[in-house]
Amino acid sequence: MTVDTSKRSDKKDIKTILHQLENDAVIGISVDCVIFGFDENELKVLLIKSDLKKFEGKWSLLGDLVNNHEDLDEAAYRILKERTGMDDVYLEQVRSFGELNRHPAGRIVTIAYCSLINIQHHELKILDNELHWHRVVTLSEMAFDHQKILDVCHEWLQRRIQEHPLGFSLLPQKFSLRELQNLYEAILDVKLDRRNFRKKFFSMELLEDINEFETDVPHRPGKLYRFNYDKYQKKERKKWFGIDF
Amino acid sequence: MTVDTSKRSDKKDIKTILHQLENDAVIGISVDCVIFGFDENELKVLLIKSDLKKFEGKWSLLGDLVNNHEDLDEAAYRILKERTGMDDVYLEQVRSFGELNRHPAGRIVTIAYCSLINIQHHELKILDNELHWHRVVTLSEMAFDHQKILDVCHEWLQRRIQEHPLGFSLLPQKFSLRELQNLYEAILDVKLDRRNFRKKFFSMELLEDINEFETDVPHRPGKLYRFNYDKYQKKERKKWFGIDF
DNA sequence: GCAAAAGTGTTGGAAATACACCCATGT
DNA sequence: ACATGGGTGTATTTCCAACACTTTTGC
Repeated sequence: MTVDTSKRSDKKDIKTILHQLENDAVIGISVDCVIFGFDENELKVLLIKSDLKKFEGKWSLLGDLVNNHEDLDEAAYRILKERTGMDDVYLEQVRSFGELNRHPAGRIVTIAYCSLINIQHHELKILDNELHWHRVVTLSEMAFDHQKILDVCHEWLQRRIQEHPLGFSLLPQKFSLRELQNLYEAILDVKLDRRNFRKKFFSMELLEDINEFETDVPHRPGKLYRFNYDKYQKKERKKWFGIDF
Repeated sequence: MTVDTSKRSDKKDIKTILHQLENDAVIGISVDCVIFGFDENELKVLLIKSDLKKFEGKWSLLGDLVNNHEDLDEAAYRILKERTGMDDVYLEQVRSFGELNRHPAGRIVTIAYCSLINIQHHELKILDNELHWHRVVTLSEMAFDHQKILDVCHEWLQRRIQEHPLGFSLLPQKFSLRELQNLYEAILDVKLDRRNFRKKFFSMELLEDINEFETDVPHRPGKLYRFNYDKYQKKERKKWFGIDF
């Protein structure tokens, strides 16, 4: 059980590494998916009720062990596919969590992935599961360290939607500016000025006016837009943002 | 070897998980440290020559397997301690890399940590090791997927020093504004206006003028400053940065 | 015609940028 | 005295924030 950890792994021969893997370094790896959706002007997350006695009645993220023949990303996509039936969704690794006693079955390090999907398009696939879209803001007391993971992913999302066009994955392909603003306001928990918000997005010139309008609204219908991913891809990224802390 | 992956891990009982861990999910976890330093106005990274035949002559990051009784962060700190003798350095997890064939000894997922240290203060400890500070810009062809890991960490650093006061960890406690600017220019690969750079940092009011001056410089000595971490800690973080992508 | 949200411009202040000269020190 | 980098101020521009009224539709 004792291993000479003063040696660099790179200096060990492969046999030594294998031996260590079988003894001192038996750790499971799981992936936990934080699947965000947006509905009724609120940020939602897809959860399941935990069955483990220890966490009875608590909510849990969607996770599974990573098999040794699959990539980490693959594992995340597999889980998403199993839950929502979709495989063309936004998915990104956020970070890993490896506290010693985070899992009752033993030492399991988990890698958190964040996924953004449009709830409307995926509703059918998850109806007969024991899955629930849960409001993010009113959540607490989850199973494992999942509350912590969710918090980290939520902060990650808040940061991320300001610098990358992720938000659109949470909306239908065609959306109104009001919907887009509601999304930002909900995720960031801020109030924004409508005119400045519009100005901002129009000046980016990444929204395509498709000359369609909302229907079935009890007021003047808003214009619908589509996000132009191609144009966005072609923009060059700046590496200088300005020092500010 | 076949496992019913359609079941959620949360729905499996603990015995099933353990069984799976012993068979289908045997994956090693390692930590790789990207240890950055700053010297001669250049960003450096601490590397070792790989001994594995497969990677003969190539450079490798400092990594080791994570033992099952240690936290991920602990493992990273252990490696740092072993290499540099320091344990009060800046260290942060960046992300994990889990491609199937990234390691010749089998399936090993690695978690990359970024560390920033002041080369001068740590020089003695690493003299008699087979370690080398290597310029980041001229590096290529590393062992494993370490080039990729380094690239990701470098980008992470570029982003990070603009929004958090990490950079100071790369400098002596007392530094001149010129040194600070050189640091930013080297890491970001940009040219900055000296006056505006000063204005920026002075307006943050986080630099303490300690009324000392450079010595042994062949020109007018510059004032030395210290970064005031306490004051920084007390500042409240903003969550709204402005949409821009 | 009324309720409800869509759509639209201007202005003032703050911050970022661009830019050039004198100063202190070592040799 | 001279070479080297330290130190400083101002004018311009750009970006962000604040703010109110008219328009269109459904009921």
